[in-house]
Amino acid sequence: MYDFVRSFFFYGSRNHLMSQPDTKQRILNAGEHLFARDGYHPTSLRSITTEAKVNLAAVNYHFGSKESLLEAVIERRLEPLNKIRLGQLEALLEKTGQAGESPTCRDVLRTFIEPTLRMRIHGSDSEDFVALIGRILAEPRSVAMKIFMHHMEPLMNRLFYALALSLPELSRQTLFWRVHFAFGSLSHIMRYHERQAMIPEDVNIDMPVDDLIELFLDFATAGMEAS
Amino acid sequence: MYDFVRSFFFYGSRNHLMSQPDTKQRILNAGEHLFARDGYHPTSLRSITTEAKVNLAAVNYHFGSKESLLEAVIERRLEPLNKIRLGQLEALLEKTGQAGESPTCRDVLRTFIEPTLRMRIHGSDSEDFVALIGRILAEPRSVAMKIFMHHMEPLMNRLFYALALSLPELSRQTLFWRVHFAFGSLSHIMRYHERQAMIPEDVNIDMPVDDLIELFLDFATAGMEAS
DNA sequence: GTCTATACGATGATAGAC
DNA sequence: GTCTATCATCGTATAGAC
Repeated sequence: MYDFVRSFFFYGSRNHLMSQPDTKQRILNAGEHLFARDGYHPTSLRSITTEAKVNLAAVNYHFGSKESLLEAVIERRLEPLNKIRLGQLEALLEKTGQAGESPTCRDVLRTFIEPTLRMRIHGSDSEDFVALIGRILAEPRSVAMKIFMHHMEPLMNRLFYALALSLPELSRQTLFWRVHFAFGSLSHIMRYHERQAMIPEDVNIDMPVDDLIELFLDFATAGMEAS
Repeated sequence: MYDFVRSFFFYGSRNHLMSQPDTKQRILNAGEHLFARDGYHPTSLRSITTEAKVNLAAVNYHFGSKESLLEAVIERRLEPLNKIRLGQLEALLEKTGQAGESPTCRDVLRTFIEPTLRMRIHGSDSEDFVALIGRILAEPRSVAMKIFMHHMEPLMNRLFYALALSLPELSRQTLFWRVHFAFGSLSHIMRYHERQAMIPEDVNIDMPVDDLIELFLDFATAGMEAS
């Protein structure tokens, strides 16, 4: 009887088109969550498949390997995010270019930072992703880093170009290092969005994301523009 | 013959005092090197004991566990470093206090940053340690982080106090966040001291440490003092 | 094509005999 | 101190059910 009901709903005429439609997404979600929380290496495929409520072999079937799963987790959100960041940057360059002006450093940084930190809003789908990228940025020579940089290169080149426009008096060398410093800060706050050691009790770590963005832009812009 | 010579030098009258005098140090050095290069989790005890040319069980014998080895690796260099940093900070506070002045933000930051980055000099003993700490700072909720923060707390409190003195117009909240940003930058450059992706070829990554310190202080001070 | 159960070989950290 | 045994857990591979 139960088998009949099950068959009716899940093995009906549309079965060949829809079987277990969300298995891949469930694995991606669990992987994103656990990689972000515990790091790539300490996370086992078994913990991922348990959380996703799928069979252990499903990861290998759908993604090929643990490493390829990580790649898929990164790509799923990084591609759309970079589209947004690049779109805002090009729009800024277009607008200021038509007016015969250079963009301000703050506006250039904003096109990168604002879409990134907005993903971090508590309870959103992409909350974990931000922490994961923060971790990846802190692992030199890792596979994750290679995957990430591969997707970032076009945007980074364009960002560097725009920053050079906004800060024409800086040498290429100095500009590079300051971008490096600013990215260090950003990756740091991408990771630390919950209370932990080093954060005094009277400091509001759950600051509204809009306030945090301005606070960070104050710091980063001043650092970039230092004489 | 060789055995006799060996016995004479290594198994002589002082043997009961000096047996295998450098086993612990060799393990500490190998652990520091591999933890810094590959990260804590991907590094196996076998790879450490192989590099140190000691038996696999020696780690457990001398340190108790892999985790306790990490703790020993951290403590060996962090304690002397913090002594230096705290000493310089107290000297600065003493000097400015006697003159009835507040220390400058740049001078306060310098007491922290300069001894840290000087450890990073290529070829020095403590080169790996800096990269290791950079990695640890990027792992929220890790054991390593707990160990590290335990040793940092007194110095951090004092540093925060000195920074508040140097920037009296900032709210506690803003000051905290800016310190957070600056530490993010610092941990980032602690990790990245070799050429890798994201670094253009015409940028000199092997900048003399004195220049890097000033470059970083320019950025961090401007960011901290932003209006 | 999708999913499950199970097995494999490698490697992890540790404990106990010597 | 060393050597070896042990046992858990890892990522991956495969055979077969649906």
